[in-house]
Amino acid sequence: MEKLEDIIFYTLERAIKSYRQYAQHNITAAGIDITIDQWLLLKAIQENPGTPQNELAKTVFKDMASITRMIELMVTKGFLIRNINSNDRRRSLLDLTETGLLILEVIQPVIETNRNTALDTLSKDELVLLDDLLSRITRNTSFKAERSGN
Amino acid sequence: MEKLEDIIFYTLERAIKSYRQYAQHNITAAGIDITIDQWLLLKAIQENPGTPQNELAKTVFKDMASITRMIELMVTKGFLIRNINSNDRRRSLLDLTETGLLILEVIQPVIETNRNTALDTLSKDELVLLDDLLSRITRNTSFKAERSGN
DNA sequence: TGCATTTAATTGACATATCAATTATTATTG
DNA sequence: CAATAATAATTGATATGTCAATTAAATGCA
Repeated sequence: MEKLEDIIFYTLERAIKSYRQYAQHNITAAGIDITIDQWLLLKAIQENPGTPQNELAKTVFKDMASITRMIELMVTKGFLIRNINSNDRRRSLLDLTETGLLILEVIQPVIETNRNTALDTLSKDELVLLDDLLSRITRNTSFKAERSGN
Repeated sequence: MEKLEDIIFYTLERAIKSYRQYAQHNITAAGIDITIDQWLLLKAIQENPGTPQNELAKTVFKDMASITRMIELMVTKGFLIRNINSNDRRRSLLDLTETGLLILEVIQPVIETNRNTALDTLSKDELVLLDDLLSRITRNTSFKAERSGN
């Protein structure tokens, strides 16, 4: 815990946790009853209609078990409707309800404000660089030809 | 989900998740029965003897409830011993067991290899920059004079 | 000293992460 | 076509994250 190389992952964890807390706080304060993770999944479903859950899992960097439970929750909350895909009865067909669509609308400005605040003072160039550095870490730590599921 | 500003937090999440999975995989593969979170907390206890749990929570970016449960677990696992601080009976006194110390020793090379792999091709300058960018995000999203606990 | 306040830690409830096992359905192939 | 393999999703178990409520002890103050 002395040299920079040793703490860069703490800095990473700290940044993401700080952002998440901040963002969630503002969402809740705006009277919107949704978690950031639920929002992300809901948005992914909206943007990729008909996508099976295993694809959604990859899109939002989660595993299938989490997706199943989150969808369940959002069906209960009235954000989603789940039907069975008649072409492949193993799959489900997910659609946003009116409520789900409305939530996405009202949350959008909050999300944008959160991002702008979080990234305030970071220039376009710096964002490009940050994206590149993080992507390299991802590449360096991605499992290749292993049967490890992900 | 189009512009860079919109996806930087996905890149962030992806990097941290990728690293965590990779690191945990290697630890488990080395036959070491500890999670990354437990390791971090164990190390924090070792490096800050006598520190109360609320301080530990800040150090490892977690909340007190998580710390309580993780300590409980590590006591059960035989990594830690918990005693009551006689100066202030609300606090506990945490000490690593022989097993706890041994774990930290055997895990150290694995941790270092993980970091080196993850940060491969990132120069010293880039690490400094990454640290700076992430710290700025943290600053931008840190709650100031609010009574929000953290 | 006595009571209210603060503080440290725990506990409960629920959301999410991860892994393993299971179920239902579809695809393969002998 | 029947047995087997592969795939999509669910479920169970356990770890962690977050918030709220509670407990126990210490502190402040009248």
